[in-house]
Amino acid sequence: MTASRSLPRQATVADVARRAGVGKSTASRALGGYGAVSEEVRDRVLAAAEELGYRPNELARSMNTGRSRTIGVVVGDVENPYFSVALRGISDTARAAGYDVVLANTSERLADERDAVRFFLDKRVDAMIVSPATSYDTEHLVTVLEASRPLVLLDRRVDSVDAVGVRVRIAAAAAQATELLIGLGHRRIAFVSALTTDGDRFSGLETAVSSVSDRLAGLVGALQSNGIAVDPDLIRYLAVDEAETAAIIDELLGMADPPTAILASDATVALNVLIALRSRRLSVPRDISVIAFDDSPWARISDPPLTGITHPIYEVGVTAAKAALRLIDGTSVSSQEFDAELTLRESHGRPKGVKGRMLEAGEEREVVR
Amino acid sequence: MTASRSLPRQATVADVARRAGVGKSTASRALGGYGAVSEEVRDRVLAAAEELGYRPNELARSMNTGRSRTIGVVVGDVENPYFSVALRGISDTARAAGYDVVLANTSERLADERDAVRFFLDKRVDAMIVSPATSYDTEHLVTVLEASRPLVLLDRRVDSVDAVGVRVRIAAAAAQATELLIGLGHRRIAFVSALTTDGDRFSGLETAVSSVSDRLAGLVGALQSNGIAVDPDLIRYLAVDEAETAAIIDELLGMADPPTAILASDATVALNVLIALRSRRLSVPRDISVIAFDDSPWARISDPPLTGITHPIYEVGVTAAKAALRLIDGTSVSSQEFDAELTLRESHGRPKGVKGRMLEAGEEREVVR
DNA sequence: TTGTACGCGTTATCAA
DNA sequence: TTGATAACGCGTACAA
Repeated sequence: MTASRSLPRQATVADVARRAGVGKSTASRALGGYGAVSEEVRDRVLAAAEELGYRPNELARSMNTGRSRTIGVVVGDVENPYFSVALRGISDTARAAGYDVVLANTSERLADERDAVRFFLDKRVDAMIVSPATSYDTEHLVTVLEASRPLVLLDRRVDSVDAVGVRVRIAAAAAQATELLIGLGHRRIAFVSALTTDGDRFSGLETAVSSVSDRLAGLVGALQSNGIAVDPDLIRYLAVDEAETAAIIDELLGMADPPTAILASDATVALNVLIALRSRRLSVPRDISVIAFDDSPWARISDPPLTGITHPIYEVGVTAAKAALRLIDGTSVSSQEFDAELTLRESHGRPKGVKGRMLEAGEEREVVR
Repeated sequence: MTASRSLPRQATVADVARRAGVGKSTASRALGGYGAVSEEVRDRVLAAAEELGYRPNELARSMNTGRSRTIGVVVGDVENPYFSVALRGISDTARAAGYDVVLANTSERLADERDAVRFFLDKRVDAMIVSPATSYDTEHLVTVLEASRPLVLLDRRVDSVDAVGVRVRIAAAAAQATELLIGLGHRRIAFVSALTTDGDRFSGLETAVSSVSDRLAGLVGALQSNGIAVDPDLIRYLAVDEAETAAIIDELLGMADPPTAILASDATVALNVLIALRSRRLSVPRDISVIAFDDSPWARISDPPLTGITHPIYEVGVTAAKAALRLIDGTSVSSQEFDAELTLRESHGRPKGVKGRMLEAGEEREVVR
């Protein structure tokens, strides 16, 4: 029994053919179920395959079909529920079509993204779905297109690359959320994001990530159309973790004219914002309002329940995967956008010092529409 | 410019060799950096490769090395934070070692798990990390071992399969949580799980998933050592979503002798339990206590902050990936277990009607230790 | 309907 | 150090 090291070598088509007493290609056809094979021979081949425990070598198969039945997915971080839900949508859809999903986490680092894309290309994935860390540096994405491999952009736009995108129309909802706050009397509204790509520079309102830019555009648009000045100091990035977020909150609260409301770019940021506020003994929404530009299952049982924007992320994932699959099949596909909608809960209220009783949820809804 | 359809065909080693004026194998060595190649020839080859934009075809490479530099991961659901965090750990570790991660979601369905395992085997992944949906039906896992491919069991034990496992010692923490409740005066403690594998039958305290069995073992052990009877009706499965969980909660609350505390098997179940209790206007922990056998970022800002068991899941993922990588290298590896620890927050208290003031967190901790 | 022979792009063998 | 040649396991013209 020293055979453990001498692997019993997987049976190949040749083995099956020999055993069934037919030619290699005949066996291949019978197994693949594609050519023309007589009933009797087919049975014989299948039986032989069964006996030998034959399993096709997908690697070899891929090599001369040129198709690996694999879709590469490149995202910032699966740990982020936003991505993990989208990934689930992608994975479900891909698998239903017989495709595997290869995953790469970039931590939103361009270098990692480039490596991942290159590696996936080398591995001959049939298509790639990527949520680019930046819309500025996109040579590696062009590479994908040049290799004539389908590319689907997930959740984020990239201007210079002509690829299909699946996104959420977040700007309108962001504006709606801002209008809600303005209607309640807020004038100093902060925006906190985990964005790291731009470093700490504030370049107009254009950031490297379109989904963040869109949120900002909604916010700024609503402010401007209400004649409220946009204060760059209220727009904060780099809220990557609890400590950084807490520091940002401290800075905001320490301002001469501090914000009365905070818009969190995503659910994770919102969570860290709530933690920071709580540890500073601030009550939401009495002392300060918080709205997330993202929704999360826990938003319903947080203290207070969190008002936020609900994205159909699973659907976005499904649609991205479908787009990739269609592109693989050579069908043309156009970009697609989903609507996001504001879900009212209890984390928003009138700014401190502004008179008026707390509005009921029903009334608030009227204010918004 | 009708050349868009005539793909410029990726340059191959042969192309590079020709351009550099050397033999194919020499070029291959220079590119792979393994054989013996003269300084001058190497430079020439590398330059040629650069000019042609040569990229290795990993598929072809894999085919005769037999190694695909890919690790297959099979879990129930990436959408579940527990898995997505573990996956992140796996992914980070794998990528650092130059490996890709292929993902399969089984929705805890055995059939899907079998398919995934088979498919991964066919694709010649170098190792597999799987969190099996059931410990009863494990032929497909044996297949992996028989194909002499490294297999690492994630978070769950499987008795009949001799594979390396990376797990959390959850039983002790579960017992600790139960003791905490008993110490507070609880006698009727319910257990709610999302487990579906066993259907709705209650087979002793052994379930198909070891991580659930372990939780139950901790619970039951603590009950018994305190002379408290174990009521099978208090042990519930199939809390797969909000509706099912709500139905279970209704059943529990409708009992003649309803539970005064609920142990939720994981964070998602806990969330649904909290939602159900809230919509029934029950206050936690005044009306009923809730403890999760799992922790979550939102547990700190939920209403009330949720007492639960904290697992080092990211570490579990990292360790599982390291184990897989070592097994690939032929190094022997033994199973590993991590400790889980009870994190006290505010969702537990004395049962209704039991006298005594609310204990401070510090005091509770003393009760537990 | 069946079988032969070749190609996919790479690494491995082995003689020169 | 080098290069021709043989695998790897499969699909697929093409001929029989």
